[in-house]
Order: sequence, then C-alpha cells, then structure tokens
Amino acid sequence: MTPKITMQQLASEAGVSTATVSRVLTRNPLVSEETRKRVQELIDRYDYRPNSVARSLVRQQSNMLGMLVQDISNPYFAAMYLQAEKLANQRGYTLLMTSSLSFQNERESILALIERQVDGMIIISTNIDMKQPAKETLEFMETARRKLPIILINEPVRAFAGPYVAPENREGYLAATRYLLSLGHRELAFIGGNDDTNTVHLRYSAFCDALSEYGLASNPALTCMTGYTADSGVQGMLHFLETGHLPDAVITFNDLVALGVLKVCTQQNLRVPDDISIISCDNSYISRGLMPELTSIDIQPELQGEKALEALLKLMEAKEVPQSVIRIPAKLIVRGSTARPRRA
Amino acid sequence: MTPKITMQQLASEAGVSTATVSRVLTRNPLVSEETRKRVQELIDRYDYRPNSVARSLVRQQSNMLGMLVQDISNPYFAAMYLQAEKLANQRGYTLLMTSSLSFQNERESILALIERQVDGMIIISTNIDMKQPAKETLEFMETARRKLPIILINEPVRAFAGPYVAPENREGYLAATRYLLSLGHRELAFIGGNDDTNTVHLRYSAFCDALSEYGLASNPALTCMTGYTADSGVQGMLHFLETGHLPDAVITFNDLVALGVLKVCTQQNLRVPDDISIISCDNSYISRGLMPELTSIDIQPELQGEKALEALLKLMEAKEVPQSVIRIPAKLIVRGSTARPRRA
DNA sequence: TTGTAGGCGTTATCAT
DNA sequence: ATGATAACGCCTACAA
Repeated sequence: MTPKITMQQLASEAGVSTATVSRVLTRNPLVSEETRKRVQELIDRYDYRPNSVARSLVRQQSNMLGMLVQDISNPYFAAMYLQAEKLANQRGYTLLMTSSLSFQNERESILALIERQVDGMIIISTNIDMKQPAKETLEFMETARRKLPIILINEPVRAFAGPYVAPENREGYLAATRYLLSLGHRELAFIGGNDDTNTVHLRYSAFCDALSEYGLASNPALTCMTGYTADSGVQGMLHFLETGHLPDAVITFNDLVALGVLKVCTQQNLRVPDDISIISCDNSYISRGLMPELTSIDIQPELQGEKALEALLKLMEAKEVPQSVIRIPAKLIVRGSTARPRRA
Repeated sequence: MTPKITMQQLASEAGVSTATVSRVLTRNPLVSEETRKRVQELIDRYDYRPNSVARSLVRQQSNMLGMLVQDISNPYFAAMYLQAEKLANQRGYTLLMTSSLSFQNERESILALIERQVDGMIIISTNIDMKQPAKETLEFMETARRKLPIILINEPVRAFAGPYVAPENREGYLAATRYLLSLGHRELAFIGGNDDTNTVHLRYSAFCDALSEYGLASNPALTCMTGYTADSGVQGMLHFLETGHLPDAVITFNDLVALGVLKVCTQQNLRVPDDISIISCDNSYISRGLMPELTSIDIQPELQGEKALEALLKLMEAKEVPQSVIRIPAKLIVRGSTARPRRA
C-alpha cells in the first residue's frame, strides 16, 4: 500500500512552499509559468490529488450534498437520484445518498448526513409526508432547516414552511380518472399507497373529486391502500376477486403496484384493456415494458431531481428561498392498457 | 441559519477542556461520572455532533467507503447496493455510491472517491470486465489498488490480481441451459449483454458448452447480444421474427431483457411457456411480478453486496487479502415461464 | 481525573 | 511571484 503523498512532500520536492502548490491546484494566476510547470509535472507524476477532507475543513464547506431517498430499488426514485447526481457532479459537488431503509429511522439518516458536513440536502421524507406528521418530526425538521439548506421533495403539510418541489399529483390523478370516466368506466378502483400519507391523500382525493364530477362516489370496496410494491397490487386485486366485486378500471399508486395488478389480471384471464383498464403512475420502464403497455401518469422523476438540485444550489448561495414551491407537471401518457368498457 | 456549535464552544460552556468533551464523545472511561453527565447534558441540549470532517483529518480515516455501481436503476444493482449500505452503516461506515454513468468515465469516478478519502471501495467495473481490458485500465486499477483496499465485484480477467466476489455465472447458465434441454428444447436463443464483456462471455460459453453436451451448437442466428435493457430484449425478439427463425426457448442476460422478450411474445401471441420458454437472470421483483412468473437464475445480489462489504472490511483491517475469491452460488428458480415444447 | 499542546493536510492572509 | 503562518475542528500523547 503506497502511502498517499501530501502537498507538503510535493512542495518540498518541487522546492517551493505549500502555498505555491495550492495556487497551482486552484489555478490561481499568481504563479510564474515556470514554477507552475514544474509543480504540475510533479502533480502528474505522482497522480497527486488534494485531500478533500483537509480542504473541506479549512474552507468550511465540504462540497458534498446529501439526498435522502426512500427506496432506490424503485425505478422512480432511481431516476430522480441519477439526474440529481449527474447535475451535482457537473457543478462540482458529490451527492451522498442514503436510503431511509438503511438507518433505524429518517432522523438518524438526516443527522448522519449533517455530521458528514454536507453543504445542503434534498429530502424525500416519509415522516413529514403524513397527513398528520408527528409534532416532533416537524420540530426536528425545523431545527435541521436552521442548520443547513434543505429542499423537500413532495408536498409537505402546511405546518412545514420550507421550499419544496412536488409533482402535480392532483392534476395527474384528475386527468387519469377523468379519462377513464370519459371512456365510459364507472366502477373505478384505487390500489396502492398508504392511508395516512399526504401524497396518497392528494392522489386519492383527486380521484374522488373527478368521480364526483360525474355524480359518482368512490367505492370503499374498490379502494385498497395496501402499500407500494408489486405485492400490494396483487393483494388488492385478489381482495376484489374474493369479494366478487370487480372494477372495470383500476388506478394504481405506482408502476410496481400496477405490475402486480396486471399479473393477477393475466392470471385470471381478465383481458387488459378489454375486460379491465389500468392506469399506473410513474411511467418508468416497467409501464413501457409490459404488454399491454400501461397508460401511465408521468410525474417526471428526472425533472424533479434536477429541479430539486438546482433549487438547493440556489438556496445555498442566496441564503434565501429561491422560489419556495416548484411544481412538476404531470402528464397522462395514454397507451394500450386503457379502452372503452366492452359492456358500454 | 444557526451556525453549528463546535467542541470548543461546548467545552468552554461546560467549563472543561476540549479533551474532556472528546473523551465523553468517544466513551473514554477516564472521565468522572459527574463531569460526564454535565457535558452530556450540553451535548444533548445543543444536539451536538462532532464534525466528522475534522475527525477524519486527525484520525487519518474517514469512515467512508466507496461503491462504484453501474446502473442503480437496475433492481439487480440496487439490491446489491442496499445490502452493502445497510451493513456498512451497521459497522459505523458511510457508503458513498457513485454511478458509472455520472462521470465521464469510471476512472474519474474512482479518482473522485479516492479524493474523498474513502477508506476502501467496492467496484463493479465495466472497463475491467472486458474480455480484453485496455492496458491502461489494468495499470490504473493496479495503482488504485496500491492506494487503498479494493474489492471487485464480478470476475476480472486474470491479469488483475485483486480479490473479488463473483456469482457462479457459469454454473447458473449451465443449469439453466441444461434444464431447457432436458425439457426437450433444441432451438435455444441467447439474448442480451455485450459481446466484448467478460461476464457475458462466461455466461454465453456456459450456454454453448451445455448445448454441446447434447451434441448441439449455439446457433449464431439465435444469438443476439443487444444490450442490457428491456429494449434490448425487444430488439432481439423482433430480429428473430424478421428472420423468421424463432427459437423454442430463450435465455436472457437479465430480468430487464426478459421483460422486453416477454413483451414481444405477448404482442405476437406467442404463448409462454406453451410456444416458447423463457429463462431470465437476476430473479428480481420483475421476474416474480410478471405473468407467467419467470424461471430465473438467482445470483443473489444481496449476498454479493454483503460479502463484498465484509471482505472489504477484512481487507482494510488485515492489510492483506482475506480470501481472494468469493463465489456466490447461482440457483435456478423454476417458475411458470418454462415447460416442455408442445411439439416435443 | 483533567488540561495543555501539537498536529492532521489544506487554504488564505499577510509579508516580502 | 513566493513564502511564512495561522487557522479549520478534532484527537491524543504527555503533563499535571
């Protein structure tokens, strides 16, 4: 193991002071061409890179940003993260990701990030994305927000005053539901998500409101908030089959849930879209890779990641909120999983 | 923005020296219960956490590990990463992920990680996973390996001497191919991957060898190394359809490719497994979530991530290779996408 | 049991 | 144009 070379050593070997080496490194023009060349040669030879830990300490800035992600194995979050990472690197920052699953709780994850001295962070919180966040959650977020710039992803309850970027959940689900209704569907089901979550609430109430525009009400027997995975979709559909009350169209919380829904449909010889229509949310490669391709609500995770990172950088330099709410448009992408009901 | 409190301030407020505070923090027993309590109180009150940048500098160890991942949006890599992250956190380390997509090239990503002073790293390299890695790639990896402990994931060509963990690619694909042959299939296709890659080579040659056990040879017309995504699977199948030469069974490089293959099959009314059998690799939620559920080669990404991290920690403390090759067993998980050919 | 002081590898200010 | 030198926040001998 060759011990890493330090600036000190490099400097003495070059016959200059560390100050000069530092100047060369930071492209400070106050160095004669001659010495610059000499130093640069040694840098190249040793493949020397400044110790960013030391640099962070003296500069009082780590050039690291944190991102708390719920579940990176969900393509939706992966897309969001990747775009943020790309942008961060372009701007000279390292993005430090931590999944909420990894620590006991979000609080720990956030504190770990702060301890690492990230210059700012993007948080996709489940704790604060509650219809009724715990009082201590709100307090904790407030103190965190006083310590460093934070951008939230997803719309928090109004008790939290920080800037955030969020998709147009309501508009997306309104459009999706209206589309199904306009096709002639009347027995609509909602599958996935979790009852106490604000995002789910936003989407579900949009769903309900669209129904009521047609004089309909959401049927509790066709509502199944079973979670966020493919298995949740399976459970939801199986539940409907058991009760014998089948919808003629389903809207899911995300692509994973839709995957499970489609699986049960195929298994039960329910043809999509002939017997049942499906609309998913996320428009990831999953909705595009299935057959039929799923009609899906595109809430543009890449754009969310990008806007969040941009907002964070602005917040960091401006020391003030750039634009406290950034909305990402939702687009309904119509594909093969939706059609008029045969009975209509 | 409340400025973060430092140990200095905390110490003076507590009426002790920084040394004492430090002792409390590191649970050094050489502190009287009385002062320990007094200091701890202030720590709690201010929610004080030591600056890990400063700590890293003096301890000459960052407690950060790096992980270079090819594509975190692939559930296979996500699973691997998440398990490694979990373990790292349990052992008091922060895992710093960087995707090869994010920088111009792997070299840059690795250098960035080193610059951040990670104490060791896990690399899933595409550059070195070549049948013929570039000479400079090998040289670069060698120099990197001299700077810090590195564990590779995937079997490198023998020119690289470092420790690595790798799935039993050969055994997995042998088993899969033999299984199809034993069912009576004779027209086997291989879809996905990239021709110049070592991992692909390992899998494909196992595929070929199993065929030759039955006196058969791989048919170039049924080999389609089109890449790693769902679209690659689509392209592969479409190619077969165009040439009019359809296989009666397909083995793919991974679940994503299989997703595309199944899509085309469904689209073309090729029933799976009646008309065509499919075996994928990865056994992620995708293979489990499709209908029919896919027979899949499970190469246990979680276990890979776990073993890699454990090996890395050992390598770090032992200053020597713990066990230079760790093989992860591949298991063929038989599900509904494979059956005897109808014509058989 | 507690405090003093030097140093970790950089950067940046102030001389020269 | 270059070089001392003092931080940055923490840890750890060594002293007391």
